[in-house]
Amino acid sequence: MQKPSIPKGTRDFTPREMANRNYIFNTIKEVFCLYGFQQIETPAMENLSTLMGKYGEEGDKLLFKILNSGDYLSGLSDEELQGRNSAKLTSKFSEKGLRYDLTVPFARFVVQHQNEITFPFKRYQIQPVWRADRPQKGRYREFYQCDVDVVGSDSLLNELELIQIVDEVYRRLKINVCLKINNRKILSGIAEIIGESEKITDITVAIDKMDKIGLEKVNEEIASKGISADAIAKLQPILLLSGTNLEKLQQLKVVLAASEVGMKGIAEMETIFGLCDAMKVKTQIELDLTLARGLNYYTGAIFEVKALDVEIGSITGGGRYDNLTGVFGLQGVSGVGISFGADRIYDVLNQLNLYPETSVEQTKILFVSFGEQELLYCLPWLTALRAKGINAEIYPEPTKMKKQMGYADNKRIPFVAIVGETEMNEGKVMLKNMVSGEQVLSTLEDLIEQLG
RNA sequence: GUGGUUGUAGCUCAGUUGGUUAGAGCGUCGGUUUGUGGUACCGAAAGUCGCGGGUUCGAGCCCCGUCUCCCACCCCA
Repeated sequence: MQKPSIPKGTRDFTPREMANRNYIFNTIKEVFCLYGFQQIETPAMENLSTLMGKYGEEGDKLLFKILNSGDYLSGLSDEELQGRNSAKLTSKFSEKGLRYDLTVPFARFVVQHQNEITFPFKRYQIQPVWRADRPQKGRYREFYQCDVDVVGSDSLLNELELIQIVDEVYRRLKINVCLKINNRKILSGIAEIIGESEKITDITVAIDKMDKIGLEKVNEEIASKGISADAIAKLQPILLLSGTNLEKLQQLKVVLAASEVGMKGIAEMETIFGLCDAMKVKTQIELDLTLARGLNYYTGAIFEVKALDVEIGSITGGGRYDNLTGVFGLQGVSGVGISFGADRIYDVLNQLNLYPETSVEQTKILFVSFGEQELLYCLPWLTALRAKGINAEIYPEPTKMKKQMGYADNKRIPFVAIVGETEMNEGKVMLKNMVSGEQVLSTLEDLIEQLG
């Protein structure tokens, strides 16, 4: 028989790995809750009409599409099949797809539930998303995103709080990070000043590659998109900005003086930097004009977080979108949000081995016994310990000690309660510390005190 | 979507110019030990050598195809 396997780009997680992953999810959740965000969930699959066209041309190709139930070819004529036009045929036999991110389904959710929602609406969502990408380092076809968004508020305090959340989450996870920040309005201003407003997407995609391919290649790429030499010349001082964040903004003010939208972006950034400063945000924050982010729905601040000690893509990203719900028919709702890439954070933590010694989920005590009588004797003890919130289990068969102790050892259970005739006669158990090897004849109260 | 790379036991890997019955370590299970795990010693189970075809008296090894893993590009978390 063929060995069973799982699809490309997906992973299984063992109990030990899940304990580590839950540590990440729990940490992120706790911080989200501290800031008043509430959890929602949406279905794994959405109608393709909801998903298509929201992620650009590339994004549409990366959507996993779900075949219609039943005879999905029944509605198709032979001519249509002969035409072999995949794009056209797909819409005929697939009307659902797996979600590509959490933001677009969230926008759909907001529009659909607009009359039940009190604005500003602060929600968080931790669920897997799927992309038909080719897997490689730090890239999976199924991965978890942890999204926090606020919709229905234009205030830049929301941007501040998201930055504080990033600050707090990575402080708790002990990952050193750099928060890169930019503003779509500044990018628009730049396009306006050099007279290529309609080419803004091409320009941002190109300058996003500054780090990777360097100034010269970026200029080549911009030129190849049909942008004039004159405009490229005007772009140069902007690509070469230097100094502190505020110094960069001062230089930009000179260049962008004639652009209303550009100046607005600069003002926003000044406010955000000022707030971060006042609130003593510790994470290193860097204004990075090469940060563009491919998603075209952003309209204001853009964020991206990179781990400093591990070579991996960005581990968190997000930004302000003024009209995400507009495509679903609800105008004038502004939102801002970020997404923590749980699977990349997991990879970072694995590489740096930053997990806490003990997991809250782990069993604290295992009861082992020598016979059927002893098994029954243990049951009330287990109930009592569990009532106190202590994770306790019993080895369900009175087999050899070696086997039972080995079980405790393998599960890294720190305490074992050994029960035989002697202990039963005294109404106690032999409590063994698996690390030190010490053992003490103990009462129930002793156990609760030791483990509680 | 483009290019490169990998595939032998549950895991990590050996395997001679093509030659009998494909090996090791770790892990698993059992025993040494019927009141004690993590150490030690002994033993066992476990492989269609990714899959399909070809060359050959003979293929884990050579050839073709295919799938897969990983990596880079594109794009992204």
